[in-house]
Amino acid sequence: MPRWQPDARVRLEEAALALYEQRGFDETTVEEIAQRAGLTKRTFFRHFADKREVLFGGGENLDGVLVTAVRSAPASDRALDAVSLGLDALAAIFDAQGEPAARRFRIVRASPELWERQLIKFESMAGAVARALRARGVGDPAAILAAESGITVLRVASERWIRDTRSTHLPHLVAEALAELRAVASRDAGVPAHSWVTGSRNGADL
Amino acid sequence: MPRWQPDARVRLEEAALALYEQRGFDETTVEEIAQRAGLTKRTFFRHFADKREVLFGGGENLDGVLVTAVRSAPASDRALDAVSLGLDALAAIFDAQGEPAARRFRIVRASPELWERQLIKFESMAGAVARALRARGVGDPAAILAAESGITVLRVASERWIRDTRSTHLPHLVAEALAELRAVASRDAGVPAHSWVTGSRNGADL
DNA sequence: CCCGTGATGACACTTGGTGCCGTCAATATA
DNA sequence: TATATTGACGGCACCAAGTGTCATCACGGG
Repeated sequence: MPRWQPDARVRLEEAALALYEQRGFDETTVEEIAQRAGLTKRTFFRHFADKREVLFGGGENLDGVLVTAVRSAPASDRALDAVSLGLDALAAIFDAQGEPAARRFRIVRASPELWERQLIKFESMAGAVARALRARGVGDPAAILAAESGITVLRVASERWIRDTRSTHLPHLVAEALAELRAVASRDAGVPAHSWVTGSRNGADL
Repeated sequence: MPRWQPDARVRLEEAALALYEQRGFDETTVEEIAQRAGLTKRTFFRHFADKREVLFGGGENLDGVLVTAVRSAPASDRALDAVSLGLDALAAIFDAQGEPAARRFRIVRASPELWERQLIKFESMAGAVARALRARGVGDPAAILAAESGITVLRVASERWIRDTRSTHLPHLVAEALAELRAVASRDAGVPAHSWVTGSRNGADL
């Protein structure tokens, strides 16, 4: 007969998710989470570095998904095109998870502390993408800007997605946001195609 | 004869800055900061909401600077042009402060916890800019994307700036980064001006 | 049958942060 | 001049997030 029930980690995750959703992150004690999972505070901190991390255990290798997608992009793709492939891959994963992913995202958005953690995660993703771009020969300011912009696109799209996961789909929202970004950043968007030559280019991309 | 020395807040800020720089944020105790300032822990928390906030008291109204600059942009300016004016205003302020501003920024970058706080601040700036853009009639995905991209530009430029505040100037770095962003985001950059019509425009900006 | 190993509990301890009350100079008011 | 009020601080108790350390005990291998 086992001394303890198995899946302690999963039980802790479920307990935390439920409590954070019910009473909010701040109003929930680690003691309560552990108790609900039939464990102790000390055991909680053996499985998760801190109170927030219990919500971020799932997306361990999101950076990896992005990086492989960027790496496998055709060489003819320019920086933002390669990033776009990474975003598609990630968006497909979240979209497949459906409501659970959106639910977690909503909880995170509801608490400033959790949102801080999420911003750090985005930051790490952008860093990974930037490194992947540099490996493709993209210059340094361009690589960071393309990576950060891509993550911004993902964030904006996600924000819309969690408002309605049924009738909208994340990959589509991502594509839309990316098009919007291109329109915003190009000087001649909205007018009949000026065919400007920017002149001040310093050719650091691709 | 005054019961306490004046400028308690300033003394706390200076003590914190020095200690964070010397021994790092995590290895510094609020108790130590207070002691160095000739005060108590309790008094520290009367002046600052938490241990991090002591470094962010200076930049109270940066959002305001951005917003007024965006608001005063000529009506003919498109979204990112208006944002660019805001970035110029902010960059000028930081550049005028010189080394002290860069020093604070370096301390913040050295500690994950402080960096989290900084990301939240960036987030709030982007939100303020987005609202200002909407007030100019910019549509919603475009407003957020232009605002976030602008803040990204500021971040990238700042990152370079703090590596050498003497020979480089922040406004110039900001302008450079913004040009780079436009190049990265436009499809036809790098090639002789294709004069593409994007077709999938949904005209939500300006 | 014994022996490590690994997951857990138990407990003390540090630190960030808050509530509450007392203290006392400065200022206002009678 | 006498008294009330205010405001900034100290002191203390307290809670919650983490951490270090040791004991416990089922399990698997020899």
